[in-house]
Amino acid sequence: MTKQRALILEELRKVRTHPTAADVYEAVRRCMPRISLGTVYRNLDLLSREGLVRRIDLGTGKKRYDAFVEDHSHIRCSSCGRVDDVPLHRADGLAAMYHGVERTTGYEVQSCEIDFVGLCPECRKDSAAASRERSSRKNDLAGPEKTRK
Amino acid sequence: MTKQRALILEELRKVRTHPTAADVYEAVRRCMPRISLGTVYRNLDLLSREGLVRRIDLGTGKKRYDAFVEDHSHIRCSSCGRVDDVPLHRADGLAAMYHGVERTTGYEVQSCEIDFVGLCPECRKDSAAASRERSSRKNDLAGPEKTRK
DNA sequence: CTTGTTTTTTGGAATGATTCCTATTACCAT
DNA sequence: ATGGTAATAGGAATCATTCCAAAAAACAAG
Repeated sequence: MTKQRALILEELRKVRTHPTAADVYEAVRRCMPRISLGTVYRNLDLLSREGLVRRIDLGTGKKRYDAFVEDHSHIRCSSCGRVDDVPLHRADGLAAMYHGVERTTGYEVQSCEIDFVGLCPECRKDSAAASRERSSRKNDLAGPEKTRK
Repeated sequence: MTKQRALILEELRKVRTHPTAADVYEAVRRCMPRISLGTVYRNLDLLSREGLVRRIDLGTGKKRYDAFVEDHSHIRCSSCGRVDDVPLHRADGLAAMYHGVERTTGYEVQSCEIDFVGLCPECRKDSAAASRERSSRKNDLAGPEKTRK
């Protein structure tokens, strides 16, 4: 946990506005003017892989970051772009979720997207085979699709 | 509905692989070698604004397109990047959804993200005011946050 | 406190999906 | 045909994000 990383996390914990990497860079620069944007990106990435920070991608071209990692969802205003939290009631059906969101946030909900991530049947086989091999020989497989954004 | 647009839609309707814009470009090029990538982008955008095509952004750096617009969700393999459809049961709670997805797709579900889009309280006021004005004078307001990806 | 070793940061360049721009082409009604 | 409108082609520009090489910091051991 370097000074830079600690400061990034601290600044992120101060706000609930879901800042972009550039926003975080601006904020952190006020205390540490020589920090580089690359460092901000690298540490946000690192922190999110450690689970200390949540990375949010709502398809608006910039990723946003959130230091509040409890179970909640987000709603984005289609007009001004603002992003707010919405509590998640895991037992509710979608219709109930809609109403819950409108009641707690005051938004008028226009749409909702549910995306899953997991291991496809083939990759399950591969990873099972790989772990079987690992326990005897020494081996490894190619990583996931390279991503960028 | 130009020839190019029709062909793009036709090719998209042939597959259920959720191709990227570049994939669509490749496919369409086989029938129409002089089509430009810009045209593909513009028409995919147009078709998705008309609701004939669904634009899917799963945060992997490239948008994907889907000509099947019935109500369904998507699951992405975290290892190979493949994207599959999952039927959506709107009445189910999240736990039931997880099980339903695993049963129908054979994936091992790792996570699920629910994102809402709507109008925030301020913009609701603004748009109400704007439509009130529109009905008397002649006027208009700034559009949504400019997005890119 | 030096020396060497490893990790992190900087600063800037590179990447790549997407958008923008302009001249050209296709379409259509007269 | 002709003029006007809308769409396309081709390529340049944009911009969030990633990558890289060199410098700096952190750390360990003598």
